[in-house]
Amino acid sequence: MNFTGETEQKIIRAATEVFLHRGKDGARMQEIADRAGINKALLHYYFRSKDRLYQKVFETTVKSVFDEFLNAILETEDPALFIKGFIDNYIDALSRRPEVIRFIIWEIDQGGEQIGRMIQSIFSERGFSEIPFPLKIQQAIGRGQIRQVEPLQLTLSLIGMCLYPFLAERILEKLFPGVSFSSPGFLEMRKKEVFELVWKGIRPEGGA
Amino acid sequence: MNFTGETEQKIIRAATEVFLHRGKDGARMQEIADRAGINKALLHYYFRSKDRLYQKVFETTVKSVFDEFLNAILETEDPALFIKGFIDNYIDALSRRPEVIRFIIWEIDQGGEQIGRMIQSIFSERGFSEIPFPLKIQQAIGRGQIRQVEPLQLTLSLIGMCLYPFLAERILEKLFPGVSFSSPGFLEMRKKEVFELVWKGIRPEGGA
DNA sequence: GAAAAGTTTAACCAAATGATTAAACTTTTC
DNA sequence: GAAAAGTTTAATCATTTGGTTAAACTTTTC
Repeated sequence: MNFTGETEQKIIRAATEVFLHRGKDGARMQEIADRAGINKALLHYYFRSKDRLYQKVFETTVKSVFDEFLNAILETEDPALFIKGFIDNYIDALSRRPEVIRFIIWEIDQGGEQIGRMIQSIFSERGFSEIPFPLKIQQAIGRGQIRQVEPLQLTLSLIGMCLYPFLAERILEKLFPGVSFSSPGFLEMRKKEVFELVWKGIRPEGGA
Repeated sequence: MNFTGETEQKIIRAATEVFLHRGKDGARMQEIADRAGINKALLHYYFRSKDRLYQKVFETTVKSVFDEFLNAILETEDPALFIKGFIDNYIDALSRRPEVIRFIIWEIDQGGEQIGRMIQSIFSERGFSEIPFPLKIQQAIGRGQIRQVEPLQLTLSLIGMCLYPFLAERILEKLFPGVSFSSPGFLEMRKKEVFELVWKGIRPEGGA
């Protein structure tokens, strides 16, 4: 027998590559088998069907990135620090695994059921009964540390700003040739500009 | 003969629905034919192959939304008005045709070549030699109307903030049950919050 | 009004593809 | 060490699917 499920790991690794490259419908079981260096029938032996294999790959990948992101979240009552940490983590997590965006997008196509459940289970595993970020914003407003914004709206804005360059990279590099949207230099500047925009945009009315 | 290419229109309409619903790989020529009420061979008679039919549908859909958006762009030297107009138009265009996001996303998966070319051709048809938005921002900075931001970064931020709720709607409505992310009320609030965040975030250092 | 051109259909094809089967090979069990 | 359990493979299957063909039907042309 294979200790540590060596074959299973080989399959998942190969399947991840192929699914990310071709999409669920575009992926071919034969290609996955070839890349894993095994017989096609073994895929079914381990995962029964293409659907189940895809589910497995999807869950594994997305969950690992989410965990990574949530583990890096800062616990602080200083909203500037908290928001800066959020931006930095989000962009870092995506730059480490930009491919997951495609999984998430495909899932949205399917209706988002599964990923919604997954996110909620990740949060509840960590003992949160509510999405933490808007709550943090609400508390900062209560303390008068930032002006009265809609917490949910601010959350959407932050995610959108962090996500978009990764999402549209392939188009952007055609529209703005010469800009390297995934280079560390660009991403550092992005972090800085997003934070400055947001922080100046939400600091209390009178304050600096 | 069919005046105004009646059959062709029926095909494009049916194909748009099916491609949007199932994706390019997931779509079946038979389903398109059924929905158009014609024989499958006619699809090939008019469009030769699935690939070409998809290209046609994609171009038609995306181009119409882009045109719509660009036609509504305001010509003004007041950056507040200009930015507000951008946000309003972007969100309105997407709320009218939220499905196009899926086409664009799929295209990104394919490498973004085609859509990059399409966007550039749309701009050059209108006599722009450069993407207009960052240029406008640069000019406003030159006039001292807004603080020194990176024009490209601000552009990305705006698009990301406007796009994200549409992109992730299906997930968000699971994470925040009770919020209706495509309702007019929500979208109006979104426009307002995005503008306020950005405007407060970029007004000149001393000014109000 | 008949030949030509254009449009539509039913039937068919070849290739691809996810899945299954039965047998061979390997490891574990007792 | 042989039976049992677990793993892997080659061969095969059934179905799906994009695409083709040849004939029928309709409109245009002259």
